[in-house]
Amino acid sequence: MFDDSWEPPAILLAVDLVILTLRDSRLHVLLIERGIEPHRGTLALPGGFLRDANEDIEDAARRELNEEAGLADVHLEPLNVYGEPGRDPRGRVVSVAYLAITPRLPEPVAGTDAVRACWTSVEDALSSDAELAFDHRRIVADGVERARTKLEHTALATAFCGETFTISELQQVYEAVWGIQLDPRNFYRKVQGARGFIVADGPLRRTANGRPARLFRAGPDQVLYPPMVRTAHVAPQGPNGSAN
Amino acid sequence: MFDDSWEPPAILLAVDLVILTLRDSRLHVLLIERGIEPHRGTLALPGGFLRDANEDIEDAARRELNEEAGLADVHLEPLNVYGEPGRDPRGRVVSVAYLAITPRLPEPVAGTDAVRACWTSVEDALSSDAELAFDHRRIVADGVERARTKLEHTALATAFCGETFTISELQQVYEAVWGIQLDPRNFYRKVQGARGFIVADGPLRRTANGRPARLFRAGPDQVLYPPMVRTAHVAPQGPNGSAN
DNA sequence: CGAATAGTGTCTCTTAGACATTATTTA
DNA sequence: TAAATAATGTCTAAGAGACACTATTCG
Repeated sequence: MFDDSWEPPAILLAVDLVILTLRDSRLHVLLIERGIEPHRGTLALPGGFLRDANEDIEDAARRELNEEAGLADVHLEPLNVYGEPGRDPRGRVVSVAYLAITPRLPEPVAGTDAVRACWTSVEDALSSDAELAFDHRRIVADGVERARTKLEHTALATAFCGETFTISELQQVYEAVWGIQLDPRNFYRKVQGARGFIVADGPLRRTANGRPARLFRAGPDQVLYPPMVRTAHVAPQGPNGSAN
Repeated sequence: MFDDSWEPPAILLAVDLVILTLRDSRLHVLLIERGIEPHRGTLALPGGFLRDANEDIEDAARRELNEEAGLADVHLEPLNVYGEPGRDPRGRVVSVAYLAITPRLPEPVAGTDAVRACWTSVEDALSSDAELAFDHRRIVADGVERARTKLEHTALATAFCGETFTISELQQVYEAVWGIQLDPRNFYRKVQGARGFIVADGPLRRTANGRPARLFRAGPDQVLYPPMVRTAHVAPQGPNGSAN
């Protein structure tokens, strides 16, 4: 059964990054225009090969995050492995995808390596019109789905916000990622009831009009109890059905 | 920034399998005694390298499952990637771990490749006494944790059972994996309330005494609604506290 | 019949969701 | 003051957990 001369095949290992953020109350993913073959000129996820055989995989992900998107210190977690034979014409490439979550950034970041980096709404990126390199559409879809479910059971939502945030800002995160409307009053109760999720930090007046909102920061706990269950709450109806 | 002569490093790709089953109402994992270096003689997960550069990763997992454990047609799902430099002395080995769930098997399976294959209770495998090769203890722990949470939201529990099963058998799955006792009457209600989870199949009388139980088989849906939430139900107290 | 297990019904308390109300700011 | 947003309170219906009860088998 064994051939003594047999040796395991060599593989190329890549990392790909699904970097999500919120822009204009909608979920966006960072895409770059590829500067080299294959798929030169088409949109793709930031990523690349391991630099050397001793580089840690997550370190490589952070390095690419920095090189191609100029980002550091973001929430990063393993998403999945994509290794189907034939997914990359350069040979047998196995890619480890990571999910990265960042707060809203001031301007579209300019990568150093990639030709062009741009935030694309997840809706657009997943629409059948958009062309994405390799199997990156699938990876984006998996990343979004992961974010959706993690929002229910973990404090991931705070990773979309800055250091401090108001409760309605946090609500916007949930609404954008889940794609549904939530009742602000019930959201308030729920979010406060989840122990260790958020802690108060001092008031602020930000908006032009209206009562100023309290500021919070991420609490100590990552797993939420009770969880933020995503049931079929419908948008609260205004008295005038015509608006919006 | 780029060196034109640079080439991405080659790595070795392996698969490892966390195969879980139920024996004597306890969760067990399949371990093999390694027949070759490194870690010759110590316990490890079944697994191995990709056979060639064109083999699909999940196919490789199924092949190893068959070669080392004599199993086919089991529930299989990707668990995680383990690629820390130095985890394998043979070089840079990145391992894709899969989680496999099987019904109770008649006898301890004998592998063709491995020296010896044996079912080990998860409790024993994770105890600090047991020595596991590489980072396999961590992988086992991750697999068990995955099974625990998937039991809540998916129909995974039926994969531990045979083609048909009684509701109390299904309850034993939940009790073993979660490590808690459940109230049979509430379990009944819940499991029946989860749409598409199980469907009736015809009666049976199996046990020596007691009313015969209805038989069920796995239903059409994989995601459970409502989910089987795992809260802190305590074991039902008999009227006589001394028993058991 | 009694023992043992299967299955159903009922009660209570918690909580999710709907929605009214009060509070605090700017213009 | 009006407009706007923040925060709290109340009601109701659904669901979780506790547990009594009925049903069906074997000996």
